[in-house]
Amino acid sequence: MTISTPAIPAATVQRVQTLRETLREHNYAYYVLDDPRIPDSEYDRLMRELEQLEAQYPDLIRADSPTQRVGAEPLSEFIQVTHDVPMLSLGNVFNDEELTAFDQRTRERLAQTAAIDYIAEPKLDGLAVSLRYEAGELVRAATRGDGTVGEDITHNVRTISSVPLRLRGEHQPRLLEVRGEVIMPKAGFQQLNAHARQHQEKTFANPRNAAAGSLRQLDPRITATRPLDMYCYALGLVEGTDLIFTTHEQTLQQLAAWGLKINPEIKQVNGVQGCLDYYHTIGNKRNALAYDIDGVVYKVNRLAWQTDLGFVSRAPRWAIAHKFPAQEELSEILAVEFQVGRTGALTPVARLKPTLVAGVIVSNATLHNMDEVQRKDIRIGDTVIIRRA
DNA sequence: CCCCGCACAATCAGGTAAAC
DNA sequence: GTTTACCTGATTGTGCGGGG
Repeated sequence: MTISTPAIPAATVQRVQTLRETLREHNYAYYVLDDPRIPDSEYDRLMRELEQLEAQYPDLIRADSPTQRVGAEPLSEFIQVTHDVPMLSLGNVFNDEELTAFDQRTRERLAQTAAIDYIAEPKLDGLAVSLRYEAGELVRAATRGDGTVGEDITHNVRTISSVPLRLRGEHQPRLLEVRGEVIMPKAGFQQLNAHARQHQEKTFANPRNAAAGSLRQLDPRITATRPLDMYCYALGLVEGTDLIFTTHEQTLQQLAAWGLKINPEIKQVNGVQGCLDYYHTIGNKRNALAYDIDGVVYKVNRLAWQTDLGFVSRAPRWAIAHKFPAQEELSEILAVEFQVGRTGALTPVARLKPTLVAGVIVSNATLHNMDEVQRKDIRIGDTVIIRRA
């Protein structure tokens, strides 16, 4: 048997390689650094040239080529993946006192009387996603799921321009698992909904749900049209590197050096006062940010201390989310109905005048948590305050 | 010995997409 | 059109352990 392979001119191989490197650099500058270096038209021209060469010589196509972000065919189903390191959630605090108590507990456990350093970052309102790089190449992306088992959404995450298909820089590990948040910027969300309205299609309720829906598409060609972005904020697993990490700050800098997008608002702060200053600074900036956030997160900077503190249930003891106050709107009780649960339990539910609160239309509220005295005061037609984070 | 805070499991709400 | 599954976040009850 003979295998005939079309001869590929050495100059073409070289040109393809150069094009890929150039496109990767411009893609990185544009989407990760938000600092475009060339006009869009020039980028498009280089991309078209690469596409033509790859069409002419399919043997040259590689999965990490800049042309290969959208796969050819939709998936038939989502595959479940087990996370090597569980993806946890975070504890919450809602005011200065609770934050002070968290800091107190933390320092007591560490036997530290002096103020400790935290890394403070905006808490992005999106979906937690885990990326897996093997030998520098993106091989898998998965949703958080229940923290242990999530869904394989590699085909969709590959379409997010700020997610590198190949790592950059030195000291690349054999295996890297990195966590971050996929979000839809506010401007992109508005455009998407404006477009949907023009075509009499249904609109999304808020950017977070739009991002979640976009990542749950079986067809990556649809996801590719959605304005998604991803910021990385933590290391899940790293193997096969000579680097030693001692602080979270250092970890983030290394992730940035590998070409992953890190949120520019992330700062190191000292003690409770530093956390509170940061909280107020970000709170004032909130509307000006390109994306929705629902608070800030503080993480103990020293990794050895993180290890000492360990975990409780599904949350680390070395990090806490500081939530922004709930937003409030007025609504009206239209009716109260009984809901029959699976076990036969009856739950009273208030039907409310649909009201937009914090990006969600609330039309039902459970009354199971009210005592008898409170229930006696409920009347159809009552005006009520809906409070939502 | 009781109270309180904390950890933890379970359930629910609201939203989305896929499968039937 | 209905059902199912999934994501995130809030809220509940329960059990445990430390401090008064």
